[in-house]
Amino acid sequence: MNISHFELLCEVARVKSFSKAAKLLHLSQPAVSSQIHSIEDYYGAKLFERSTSGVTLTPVGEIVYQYAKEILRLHEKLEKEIDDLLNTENQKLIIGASSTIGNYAIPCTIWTFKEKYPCTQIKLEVKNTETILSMLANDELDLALLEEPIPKNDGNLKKQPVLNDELLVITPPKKPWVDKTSITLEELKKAPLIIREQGSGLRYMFEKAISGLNVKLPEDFNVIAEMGSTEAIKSAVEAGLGVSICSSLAIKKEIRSGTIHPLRIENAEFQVNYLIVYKNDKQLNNAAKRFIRFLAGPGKDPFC
Amino acid sequence: MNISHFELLCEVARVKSFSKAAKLLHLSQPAVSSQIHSIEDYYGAKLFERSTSGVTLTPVGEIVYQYAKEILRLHEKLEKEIDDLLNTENQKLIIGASSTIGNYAIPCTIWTFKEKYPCTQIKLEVKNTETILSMLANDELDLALLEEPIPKNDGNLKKQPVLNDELLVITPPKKPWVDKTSITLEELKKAPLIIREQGSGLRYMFEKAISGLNVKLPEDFNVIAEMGSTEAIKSAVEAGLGVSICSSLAIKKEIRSGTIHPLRIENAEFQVNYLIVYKNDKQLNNAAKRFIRFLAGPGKDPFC
DNA sequence: AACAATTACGCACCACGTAAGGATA
DNA sequence: TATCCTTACGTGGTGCGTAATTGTT
Repeated sequence: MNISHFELLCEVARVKSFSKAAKLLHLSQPAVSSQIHSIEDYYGAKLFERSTSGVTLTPVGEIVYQYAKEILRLHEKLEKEIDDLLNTENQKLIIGASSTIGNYAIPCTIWTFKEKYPCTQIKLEVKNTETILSMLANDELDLALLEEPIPKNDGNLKKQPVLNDELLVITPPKKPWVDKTSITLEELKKAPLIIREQGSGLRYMFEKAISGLNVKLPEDFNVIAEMGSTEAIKSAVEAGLGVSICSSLAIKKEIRSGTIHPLRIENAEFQVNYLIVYKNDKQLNNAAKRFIRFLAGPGKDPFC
Repeated sequence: MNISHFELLCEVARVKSFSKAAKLLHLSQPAVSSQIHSIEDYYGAKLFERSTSGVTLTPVGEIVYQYAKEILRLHEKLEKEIDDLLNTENQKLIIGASSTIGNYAIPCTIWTFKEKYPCTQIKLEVKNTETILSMLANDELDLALLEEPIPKNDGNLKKQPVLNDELLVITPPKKPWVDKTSITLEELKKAPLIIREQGSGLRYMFEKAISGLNVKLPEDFNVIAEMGSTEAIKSAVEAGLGVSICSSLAIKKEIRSGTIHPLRIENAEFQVNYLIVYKNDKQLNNAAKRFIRFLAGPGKDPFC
């Protein structure tokens, strides 16, 4: 039994479903199933009653759940106490992030993290993916937050999924877009398209995604502009100049206020997997390790 | 971090030595060293100050130690609560043991175990190794306690070391033995020797040990009797009829009272490794799992 | 020299993901 | 059929023991 077993158990008990817990913990569903089985095996008792609509704790499971929460609480307290005792060198953390995650997801994460570990000093660098990768290689960063796939990954990088998001086509809230909820790839190829610059993770991801469909950027599209920032692109789309592609994370506010109209691409999965990435051989300091556990671990979504 | 990490850490902190903790936990010393290193890595802080005369806790280590003890205490309480809730089927345990361990080590162990887990119903079968093995094969036993090496082990048995002891030559407390503290193999070959019957684990072990020295039983020895019980042999030796071989466990009392004189064999290591053995494919019940952890795990020696 | 911890290395096991399988509404 | 959990299987990472090394008294 280890701490992450307890975390997994608590997460499953909380959401009453193996598959939901798997998503939240960035694990496959069979992995969760197998973990729970081995916990049950360890204690020699069934902990969850399985049904078609999820799982519920058995009486024994309830006991284990209560203790697991208590043990986790203790352990968290332990880590905080260690935190207070460590020298400040261990508390500095430089994180790099690509635009989308750096601008729209991480700021709030850092805030939540600092609430939990107030001693940590975090510096955030938001650049495009290529730049972040070279900074990581030069040890200018402890950790990076990037999107999959990672270009030119020579195997010296360790990665861990932390967040799943969806790539959407963003359009002005007017005809012909505003009546649709989705768009075909053919329609998109003809639409006035604004894209990010070379070296941007979003662009790389989009290129990768469409290359599987035998379509190429920029030649197969009607590219009307190339811009170096998501905010610039959003402004252009809001102004009705064209359409673009971005992560749903980046347009939460605009969707709510109705200034941007999002569309799904038909018959295609444009999932974005955000990863926390670090050098395989690098000795991570305490703050970095904790930050990784904070993001990849359980609990309510650390992104906002 | 898992429960056994905490156990290991507490054991090391308690005895202030990697090597001593390794012995107590039935692990190699490098294994303990590596575990401690990974715990230190996990918390991002050095927990032990190493010196030539063992190790001491650092301030951070002291904190982790305190929490580890608390977590272990909680976890033990959890297991006890589960224990109370389980049905009685899970609480029955049939243990088989070969003579030495069955007669001299286990009775006290069972007593200690039942103090901790009063619901458990334990039945103990003491037979010779061969018989115990066949009972295990026929599912007449949950667990067996035997000495290494195990004859005819077809790989279907899982084993775990639980106790190390030393094989001694036992002699009457009179001339020519009483002045010596050790004996050569040549002297032993000429001495009037009493041995256990075929099928006895002790005999098998002794045969294995001397076969490495190109000596065979019974032809190379002066065997004057073969007996089916250690007690009978001890009585014979006490009566001055001859010498024999047995585990130091079995003659603690006699050494103390001076009725038997033990000798080491020169230039030879006669270590006995006692193992807990069970069928690889068998689903162990709760009591069995707990008993294994109780014996193999940390804490003060469960044998008396 | 003796003792304690570390490093190196090979092996076995375990946790994971992918893919296929069963059960239930 | 859709959803959820389980089973099967191949793979990579980790923990282990053995043996050699370092370091201190």
